[in-house]
Amino acid sequence: MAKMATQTEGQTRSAFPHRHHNHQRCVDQALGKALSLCEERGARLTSLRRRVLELVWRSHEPVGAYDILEQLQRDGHRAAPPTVYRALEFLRDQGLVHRIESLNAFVGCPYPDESHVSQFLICTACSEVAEIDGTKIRAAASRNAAAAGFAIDRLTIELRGLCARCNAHDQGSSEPHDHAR
Amino acid sequence: MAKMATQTEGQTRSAFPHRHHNHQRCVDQALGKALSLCEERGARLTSLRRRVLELVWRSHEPVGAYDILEQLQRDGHRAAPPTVYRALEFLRDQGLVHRIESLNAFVGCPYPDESHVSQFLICTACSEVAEIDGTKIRAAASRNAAAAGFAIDRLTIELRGLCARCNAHDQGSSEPHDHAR
DNA sequence: TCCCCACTTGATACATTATAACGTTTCTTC
DNA sequence: GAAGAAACGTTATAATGTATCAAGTGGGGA
Ligand SMILES: [Zn+2]
Ligand SMILES: [Zn+2]
Ligand SMILES: [Zn+2]
Ligand SMILES: [Zn+2]
Repeated sequence: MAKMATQTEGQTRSAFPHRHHNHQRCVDQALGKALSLCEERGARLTSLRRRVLELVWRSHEPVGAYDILEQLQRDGHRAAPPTVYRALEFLRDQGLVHRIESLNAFVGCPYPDESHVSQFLICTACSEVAEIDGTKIRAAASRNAAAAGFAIDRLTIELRGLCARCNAHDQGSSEPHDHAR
Repeated sequence: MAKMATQTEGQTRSAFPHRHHNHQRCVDQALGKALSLCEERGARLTSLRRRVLELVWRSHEPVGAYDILEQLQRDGHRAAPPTVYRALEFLRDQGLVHRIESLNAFVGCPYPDESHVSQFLICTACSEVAEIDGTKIRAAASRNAAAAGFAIDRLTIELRGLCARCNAHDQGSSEPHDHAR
């Protein structure tokens, strides 16, 4: 199992991206990886699917299917719920997008080209989600599950709490901080 | 943090209950604990809430809010969605019921009187769910999260796969097994 | 070239899950 | 018993997700 990258070229990657990071770079990188992965696999990254992937990557906050739908419609696209859900299904199958179960929402995967175990950190203050490596958790889960004779297919690991930034603000003052939307 | 019990009086407790276990005992025990806990806390376990708890405990499969609603209505109760959701909110606040995020469904907690970290094993063949102790997972999760400066509030740990029983059946033959509904 | 076939998308309708808002009843406390 | 809080009933609506069938698209192969 490949180890998840902790850097992207020139830009240090902590779990949560910097507040003023160059997000266009995140988007470009995600689309670039998607393109080459789909090519490699013979999967058809159509313009619609590509557009949905872009919309999922508009930020590091999970996005609802109906938000995506609304954006598509603003683009002038004749879209209905199945349009979005089908595109999301494709993207999930390709490992380009994850679903956050506890939010009924979707987020882009920064590591689609690496086999990995997802662990999501969900900040309840700023709504951003970071995906980190959950290999150790999988090991612990496997031990527990094996003791019960349970054969694991898939894991859902989602943590709610405060990201470092929001946590610092909360302790420093009771003022609301502005990076929340 | 208390260690989760692995036995109930006279009845060995593996993660998944035995196929022909005395489920009435599960129900009685759950209701008994609920009663004493609520008493102790000054929380009002009204007849409606108690009835909803019973319905959640009808089996070891997670139950949807609208299934509960339907049952209440069959009982002759004038109920609407908020009736059920409010009761479930109370029961969750008291730790008597958990929500399985990946299923949008609810399951009774066997350990409401013990502080614990829930890890759910969800069998995709028979739909039963077992709750086991996730303390070790919490430790792994905490280490990961701490490295990111993330302050954990709550964990969601849900595993999909096959319980020991269903796994054995799958390997022994390709016949469908009858404990699935 | 043209047809066939698989895949993708459009379009309509519907199913499932959850909450907002407001009035009424019930319980507790004084 | 009156006042206030909590629980519940009731109606309406929001939010999320699917089933179904028709129409478009794009490559191989006759
Ligand atoms: Zn970014
Ligand atoms: Zn934050
Ligand atoms: Zn039982
Ligand atoms: Zn099973």
